[in-house]
Amino acid sequence: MVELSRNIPAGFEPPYLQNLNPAQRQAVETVDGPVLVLAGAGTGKTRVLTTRLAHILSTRRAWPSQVLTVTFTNRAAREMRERVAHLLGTPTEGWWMGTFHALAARILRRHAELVGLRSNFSILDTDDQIRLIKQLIEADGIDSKRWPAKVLLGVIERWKDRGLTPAKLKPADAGEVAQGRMLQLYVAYQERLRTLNACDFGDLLLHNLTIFQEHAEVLADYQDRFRYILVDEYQDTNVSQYLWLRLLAQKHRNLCCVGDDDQSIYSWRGAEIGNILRFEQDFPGAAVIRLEQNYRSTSHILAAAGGLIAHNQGRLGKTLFTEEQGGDTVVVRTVWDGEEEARWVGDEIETLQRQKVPLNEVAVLVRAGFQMREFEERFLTLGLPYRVIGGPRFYERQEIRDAIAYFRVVAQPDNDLSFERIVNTPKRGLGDATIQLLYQASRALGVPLTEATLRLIETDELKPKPRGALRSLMGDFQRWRAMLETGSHVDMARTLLDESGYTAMWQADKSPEAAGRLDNLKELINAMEEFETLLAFLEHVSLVMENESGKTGPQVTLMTLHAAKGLEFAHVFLPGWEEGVFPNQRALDDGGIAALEEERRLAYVGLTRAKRRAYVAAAANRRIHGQWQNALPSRFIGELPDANVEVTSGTGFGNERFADAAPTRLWTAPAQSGFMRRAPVTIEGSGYEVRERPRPSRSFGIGDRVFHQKFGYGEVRSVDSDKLTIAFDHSGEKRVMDSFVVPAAEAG
DNA sequence: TTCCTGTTGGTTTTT
DNA sequence: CCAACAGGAA
Repeated sequence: MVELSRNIPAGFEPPYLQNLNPAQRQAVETVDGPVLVLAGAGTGKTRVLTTRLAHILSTRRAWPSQVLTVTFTNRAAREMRERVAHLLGTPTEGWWMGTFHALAARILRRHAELVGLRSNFSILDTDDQIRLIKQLIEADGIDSKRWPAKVLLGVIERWKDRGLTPAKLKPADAGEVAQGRMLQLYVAYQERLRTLNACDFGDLLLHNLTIFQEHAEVLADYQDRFRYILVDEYQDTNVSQYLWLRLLAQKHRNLCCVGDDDQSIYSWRGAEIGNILRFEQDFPGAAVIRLEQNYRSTSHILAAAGGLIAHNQGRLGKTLFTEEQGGDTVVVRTVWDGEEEARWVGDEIETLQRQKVPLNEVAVLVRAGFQMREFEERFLTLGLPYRVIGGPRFYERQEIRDAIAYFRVVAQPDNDLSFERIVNTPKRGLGDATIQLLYQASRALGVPLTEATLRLIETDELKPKPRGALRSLMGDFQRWRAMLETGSHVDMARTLLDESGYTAMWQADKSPEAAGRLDNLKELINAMEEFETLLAFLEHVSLVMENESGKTGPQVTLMTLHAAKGLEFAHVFLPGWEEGVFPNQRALDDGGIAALEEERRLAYVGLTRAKRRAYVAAAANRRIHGQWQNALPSRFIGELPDANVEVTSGTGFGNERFADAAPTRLWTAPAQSGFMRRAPVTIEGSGYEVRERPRPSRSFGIGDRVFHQKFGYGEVRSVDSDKLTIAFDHSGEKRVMDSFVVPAAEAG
């Protein structure tokens, strides 16, 4: 432990510096000026960050209040706090250490009025955002079929990720999106947020930028304050986060960013890998330090991952090494179909279990959620305990959001979105017509919905039934508010859920999840106890509340590759390494070579999660969207160096190394490969060309007798370009692709 | 207003 | 195949 007050005499080596390797040590001790630490997977980056912070503080270069430490996830922030507290033996409360969003929110609360908000503004969740956009789409007469709210919200979010306020955009920037009215929509959205005294996640950063740009004195204050800035996972920053850091670091220029360009996998969420690639240009004179000694994986795993990632062009370049030689080669297994894949994984895990490997050291990492079902089913039949990471987060669950919405209306009566959410939940016989009326009144009077409702129930505008329901609801809210004055917010919350009929609603629900929902509500109430006030709790919920499953017995972890970043397991299974699945065809279609490289980074992340063994699998056949498709092994399999893999084969697959096939071989799909349906993509310079599968030249007409592998004989009922509706003799009517059937005469 | 049925489309989601 | 949603009937 290090004492903050200790003066370190020259030549004295503080204990926290011992046990660092030379690169780590350099990263810790290069405190002044811009520093980029390129930290490969498993090279001790968190250790470097925490030690560096400890070093800055214990050498008295800055007070804790003068250091800004930024992470992406709450998990990382918490881990950092814990480790620093442990290292220094000091509590870290009040330090500027947290996620980009939490820190930006903290700053924004202090200066909210500068962007037209009050300091108690609320932070919208995705669901609120969608509902808000839907209202605007409807008001604007935009075709909501062609332009779904989710898509348009995505456009706004990407703009915000890039630091673009409406003022910085021209109508043409959105092209044809939303019938050319995208920018208008953005303006309306921001206006609406302001009247709601609310902002979304993107705004937390964006409003910070606006404040810094328009109020030099505010910016100067923070620039003075933050003598040292430490940033984790820099490869995942978006443009607005980059701008935020750059502004804050401008005065002291002591910005240290830690990251790994090879693990940048969130570009689709606005992360800008260019931030890390351009660091040296952005911050001239920057020191670049590479952490390349890996303490996690065996040499085979590292070499396999290294060989794979070497196929990427746009990278800064690192070569990981380990002192731990030997270990097992990466197992590549080709299997017949998804079921066999799950069976194989299950069997291997049982073997590990017999070898006394604890199950929480085992993970199955998939590219996409739909791949999980097969494994769950298999684990269930085997009785293998497992957990799925990445379902809806705790505060995203319907019942939690409903409850929170109730609390919000109590605490912030002008929160229209929350009010709208619960006004008819549980059902109170208030439909669209009534809600519309409330909105009309609210707009006409220029007051929030609750206020408008209060006034409307005194008139005859409403039919008696809705009027009575609303009157009683408003009375309830007044009573709950009064409770908050006199009693604890926890008691109020309990009473509210009870009296509103919300608990009763789920008790009456006979669906299997209802019981879990009631448990979640109890958990929510428990969580409230740790907060002094309802408002403090609400802030916690919107920014940091996490999915605590509670029970942590030894279980296999099942999750997406994205969710696995930053984690490690002794044994890692990587199923579904097939062209189309991984790399994902859709990503390739709309992202080209850049997307392919990101998919490859994802594969790299997957492999480097493994400490002892990595198992890759590819299935020749897979049922996707109910259709059987056959697939080729992922090109990533071919990119693993021969020396570090061992290919085995299950039933129905030859033992050949698909990897060795020429590119054309990889790309010449058997007649029925379904992965090639989308528009052709040419990946420049790679020699790869994805061709549309040649259509069978025959066409079918209504009344034709046909044969289908799976459904047997049938008669064509209708034709819709390449899709046929066929009345099968034994399977009923189905829609199938024309390429999956042959004329009945040719069958057999 | 609610409930049911047919249609549609289905990658990843740190905050 | 199956979940989400829109649009029509009770």
